[in-house]
Amino acid sequence: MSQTASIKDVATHAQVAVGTVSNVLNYPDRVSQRTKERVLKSIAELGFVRNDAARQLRAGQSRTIGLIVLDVGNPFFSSVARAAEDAATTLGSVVLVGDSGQDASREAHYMDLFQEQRVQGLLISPVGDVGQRIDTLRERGVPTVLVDELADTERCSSVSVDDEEGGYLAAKHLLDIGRRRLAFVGTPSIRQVASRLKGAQRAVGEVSDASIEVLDSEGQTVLTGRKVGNSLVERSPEERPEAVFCSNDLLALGVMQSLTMLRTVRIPEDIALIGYDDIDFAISAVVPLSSIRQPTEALGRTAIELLAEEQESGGTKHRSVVFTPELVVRQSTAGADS
Amino acid sequence: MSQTASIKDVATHAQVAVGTVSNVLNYPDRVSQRTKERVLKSIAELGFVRNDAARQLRAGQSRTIGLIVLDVGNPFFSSVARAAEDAATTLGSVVLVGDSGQDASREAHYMDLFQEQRVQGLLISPVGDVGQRIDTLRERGVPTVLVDELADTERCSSVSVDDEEGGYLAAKHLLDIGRRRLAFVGTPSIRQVASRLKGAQRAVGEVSDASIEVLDSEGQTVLTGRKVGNSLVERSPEERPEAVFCSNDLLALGVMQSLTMLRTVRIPEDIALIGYDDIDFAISAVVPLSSIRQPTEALGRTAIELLAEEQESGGTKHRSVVFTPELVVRQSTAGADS
DNA sequence: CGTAACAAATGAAACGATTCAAAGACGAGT
DNA sequence: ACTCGTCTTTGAATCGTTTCATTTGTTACG
Repeated sequence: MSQTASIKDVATHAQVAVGTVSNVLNYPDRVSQRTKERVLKSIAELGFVRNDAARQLRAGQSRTIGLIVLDVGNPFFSSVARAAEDAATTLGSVVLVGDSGQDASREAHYMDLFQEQRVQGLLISPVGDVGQRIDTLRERGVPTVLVDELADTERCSSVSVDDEEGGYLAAKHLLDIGRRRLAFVGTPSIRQVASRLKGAQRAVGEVSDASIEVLDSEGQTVLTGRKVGNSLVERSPEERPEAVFCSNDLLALGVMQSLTMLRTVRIPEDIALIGYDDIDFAISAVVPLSSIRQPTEALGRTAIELLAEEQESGGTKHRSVVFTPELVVRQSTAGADS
Repeated sequence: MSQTASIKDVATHAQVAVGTVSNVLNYPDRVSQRTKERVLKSIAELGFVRNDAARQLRAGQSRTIGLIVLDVGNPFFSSVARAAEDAATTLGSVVLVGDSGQDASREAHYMDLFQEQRVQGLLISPVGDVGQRIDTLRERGVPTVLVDELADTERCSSVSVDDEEGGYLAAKHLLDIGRRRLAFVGTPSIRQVASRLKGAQRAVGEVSDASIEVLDSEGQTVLTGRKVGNSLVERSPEERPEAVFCSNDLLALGVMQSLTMLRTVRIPEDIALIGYDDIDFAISAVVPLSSIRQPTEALGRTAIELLAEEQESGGTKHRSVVFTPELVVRQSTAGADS
């Protein structure tokens, strides 16, 4: 019995027709008690396990939902993913997670893969311009929900957080504690980051003598943050910004590592620092990190809900849910005047 | 064209036989240049995408590898997962990640699921006693590699890190900096944790006046760590341990949050603190956290390699690779005498 | 002109489940 | 005894690929 038994083997062993075995599995009420017992016994004896590929093939659809995120190592995304998985489980579906690593070709790779798998639907936090591909997917009956990015409602549903508002909140806060020369650290080529920057710039625009400098981090990890931090340390004190707003907490923690490593720059006295996402680790940073909190569980859960709505409507009705982020003040931006 | 085109549709459109289309896809050399072009053109025009379910069904096996981890939110596991994914990609396979959340029933759920998917193999960081099930899987031709847990080599392969040694290193270090009353925080019901504790106890046993107290954290997250930390803060100073060894960095960071929140306990002066895993965030903690580093990339990569070996040998040859952990000293255990 | 050798294309069978129209079993009612 | 209705069971058809034994087409050579 080194090979897996098929439904046919079970049927033979239990001396019934294959249809009956299938019924035991899918519509137990249709089968008489006696036969059911006999079939179940055979299933146990042969160690029969359904072949999902055959099931899917016949059904024409899988019970699988694809999720493509920018970086699973980022607690923001792993939290969203987890919430999505939980929500999917209650619907009897499974979530496959793909990590694009902010690389458009890896993103495309996973989209191809998920298409081959005939996923029920796709949740994606896009890197490149995926509008075209999403249209194609919709035509083929694969609904898509954008995650962490506002969608054109004509096209598909989305769950997102108001990034511009978040950026505004962060910069406003830095200005409120008296800082004027701000720096923004991030990769503005990513749309969320660009929006956060835009919001920050709006806040800066409201204060006459304030300015904001953009430092492209070329990445969104602790490591790339550290590089930016090093470049800040190398500057002469007059040239350093008074406050730094990082487009996510990983970057902020990296910057913080650099700044605190060399003892010359103090946080928040010399440079106030704020991140984005409010990951669990923000609070336990060297200097507890101020941040912009995003409702990750709600994002993941809602994404699945919207996908279900899409499926029910046959991909015709789209809805966009936008959450509002929240400022969390900690020591890294404790008022210089306080 | 709202429905997905099948290989048959392509064949009709290109005016060839289905077998030819299949050959274009799988054995391009067998097909003449002219037909190939015609078929490829049809594929593009119809937007044909292979149906993986049908492929698998025919092949009898998927190109999928299952990975079950204890907690994807834990950077240790997400790092291992990432390394495994990368290694699998070079072999043309995909990794499905399941999160057992240290729950045996969720673990069983994912094992069932992966079996239905007919995965090529299974990588698992087990919660419960899975020996039995692994035997069954092997009989059915699904090789298994234990991850982060030493396996009985008669049974299956494994990649792990010497947890007892790691525990010994951690406790030895605490003793070396002069601490005598130690506490261990973790959930000893998990085998890795139990081994780390055992190693720590061995180190303590080598010093006559040293002792170690075990605090069951009932979980391995930042949150549960914070609870334990609170209970420590409530103790009178004489009753508090002089050093705390947490079975992972998440717990340690949680403990650190509690201890530093209330300003009454200083790290490392009053309580020295060491974690385990050396996640990226350890270095950027309030007090940079000492830890035991595990080679996560090597774990993930080797797991895939061993799986490949198992497949080649038909599941007969097993091998266990054990890595050695490394002590990383940071400020949270900076010598009190220094 | 015949045929051997090789290349290219064909299409039926198989994978393992689900579905569904049809057949079978059984009892109740007349 | 016959019919009707209900409950169970049957087994062929189907999903979309891949495989492989055959057939068809082409070229080279005697």
